[in-house]
Amino acid sequence: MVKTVFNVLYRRLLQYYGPQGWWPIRNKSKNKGFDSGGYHKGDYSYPRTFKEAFEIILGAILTQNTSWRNVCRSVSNLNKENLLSPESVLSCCKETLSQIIRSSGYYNQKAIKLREISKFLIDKNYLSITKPPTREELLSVWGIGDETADSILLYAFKKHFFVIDTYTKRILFRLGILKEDKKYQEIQKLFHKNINQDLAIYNEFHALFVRHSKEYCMKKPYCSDCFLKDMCIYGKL
DNA sequence: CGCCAGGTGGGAT
DNA sequence: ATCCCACATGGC
Repeated sequence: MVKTVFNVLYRRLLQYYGPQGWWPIRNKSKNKGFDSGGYHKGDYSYPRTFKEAFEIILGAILTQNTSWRNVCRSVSNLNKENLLSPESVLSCCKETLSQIIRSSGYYNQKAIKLREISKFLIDKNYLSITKPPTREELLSVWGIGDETADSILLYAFKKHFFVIDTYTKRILFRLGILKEDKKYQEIQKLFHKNINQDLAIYNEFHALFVRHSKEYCMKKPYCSDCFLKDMCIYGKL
């Protein structure tokens, strides 16, 4: 039963790694770089102001196919330049914006994406954490795909959308739960049907997949030391 | 040096 | 629908 496997998997990941404290956000008090924990502790780092939600939205776009480390600099730069609001992003010239987010890669495309989401939020008047856009509306914005939309809905607006990324697919495939060619919506449905409708679990489970993909289940995995090898079929073929 | 990183959109088939 | 590619920096 998939439900049982998910339950066991979640518990074991959480026990091994502990809470990941997503979404990571600038640590104001320390004023240096990023800190995955320590921000809104016990509240899974959910934003309390629209500015914080917008920071998450920007980060979700900037981290597309890009390491989080590279995104941190960009978001810090955006903060330094007072660009953590849709209005200020739009008022910034495109070339300047590109350079500010340079470290995230794809900076020309991403500068456009940041402007597009900013324009969307202003046009539709989605400028409060209690007034989220729909998934369909987000997907209609140029530069927002399935994963980014769900990241925004879950981590910025506390809506129940499970985030599927390449890591999630890879781990589930290696565990023998999924076939390789499953599509985003199908995988998401699998989670929605088989785990509790609990924000903390949606939040944490995805973050734990990312963590596990970095520690053990990378492209070239360290199966021999992996604490999940007893329930995994990968490498035993 | 090569490979990878919390994807997406566009164009050809 | 599905495959293929451009997009680009920084760490290891």
